[in-house]
Amino acid sequence: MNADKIPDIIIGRLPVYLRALQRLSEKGILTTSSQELGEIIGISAAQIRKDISQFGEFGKQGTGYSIPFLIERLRDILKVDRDWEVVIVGMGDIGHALARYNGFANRGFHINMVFDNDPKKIGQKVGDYEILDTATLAEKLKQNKIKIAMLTVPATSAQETADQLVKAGIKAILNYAPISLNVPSGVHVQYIDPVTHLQRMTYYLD
Amino acid sequence: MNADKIPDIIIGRLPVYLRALQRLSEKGILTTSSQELGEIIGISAAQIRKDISQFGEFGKQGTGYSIPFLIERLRDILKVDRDWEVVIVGMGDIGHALARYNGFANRGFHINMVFDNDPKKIGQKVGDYEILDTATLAEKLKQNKIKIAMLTVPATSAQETADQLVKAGIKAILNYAPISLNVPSGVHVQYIDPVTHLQRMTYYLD
DNA sequence: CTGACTTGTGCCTATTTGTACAAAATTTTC
DNA sequence: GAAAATTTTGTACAAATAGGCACAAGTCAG
Repeated sequence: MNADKIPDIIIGRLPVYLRALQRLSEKGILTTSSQELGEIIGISAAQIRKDISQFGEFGKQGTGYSIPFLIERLRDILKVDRDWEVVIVGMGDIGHALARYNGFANRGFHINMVFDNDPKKIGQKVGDYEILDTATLAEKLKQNKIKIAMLTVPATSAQETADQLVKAGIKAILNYAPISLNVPSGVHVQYIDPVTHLQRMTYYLD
Repeated sequence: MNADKIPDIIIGRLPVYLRALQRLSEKGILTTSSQELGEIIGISAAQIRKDISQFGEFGKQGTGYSIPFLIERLRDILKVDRDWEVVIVGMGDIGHALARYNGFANRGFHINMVFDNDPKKIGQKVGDYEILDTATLAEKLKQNKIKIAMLTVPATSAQETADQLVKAGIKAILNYAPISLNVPSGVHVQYIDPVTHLQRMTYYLD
């Protein structure tokens, strides 16, 4: 157990562990070992043990880890033992796909509102959501104390929209626009750009 | 310059450099420095210089880097100085969004075919693409010598589909299914799971 | 010719990963 | 049912990897 600050690289692996454990759990499996988990997700057993042991002694020698217990602990550590309200800004194809994706609910997230600045889209329905005017972001976000946004606007307006989000109190942005965002410290950004991911693999192809 | 094997963590940053450089280039800017680039993307100037210098001496003291030249070198290094043919497997919402996304063309990728195994979808059109039967994957991929696939099927069939892709000669998979894939060495996988990315940020929220 | 910039890199520090083993729990053997 | 063999964790220690600092050397504007 370690009370120091946990490195971000370890935090980044925990959701992967959690995802694999939940899949095992759905199959009705109750126990696993660092070895087995490592083979599933392609990480060394020692690393998994070391990562988990940063937060406490959750395993049992000879037996391994109780899956329900470890899931509970990871959900607690990652703070996804609750539901986070999320907004989507930008109702293009990706925004639509995210609004209709049903994989958020049981993993700690709930889409609360969706926004766009196109007058032709505002007021239309996407699934259960009515598209709201981006101009009303600040007002609506502060009312609802929402901290997380998914940003699916075009690259050209991404920085500007990110600035609005920050001003409206957002502390975590999942950015789908293919551009690096400039945000104040204390605001977290994760990037999803399929091209960047693809380009990272072509280096290894011939 | 360094002839040794370049660490993957450096390769992973190059597409981010390239993306930022291309944005500067679009604004008509011809020259930049490690300092300026670092401020744009939030990485230390020293690290950018060191990363780039792994591949040669592309900068000039006092002046910095020529943006067009550095773009050309990075595109060459990452092998995106050509067009890669890509297939999409799984024509749900995300597959649709990717098929209609126009950000691939000018960054080195071209969607060649799209697949689904739902008889109701096979034969339908998505943009310019006719949805092909996943059962014909192996045949079609080998014919076209395609190496890259985007996997947008449900988690329950992702591993099975990945196995088919590998058997059909695919060497790089961009996996949108929320599950860790098991693939033979020599096959590269990148993961895009919005929930995993979100969970990585909630740890830091309160 | 001077001063302001900027690269590429040697060196040092910090971080991350791997190895290996004592200790504990479980399973097998007889 | 006791002893031996097996499994597995958590961690100390070592090795490897990554990142930051600082500066010589080159460039350029005035």
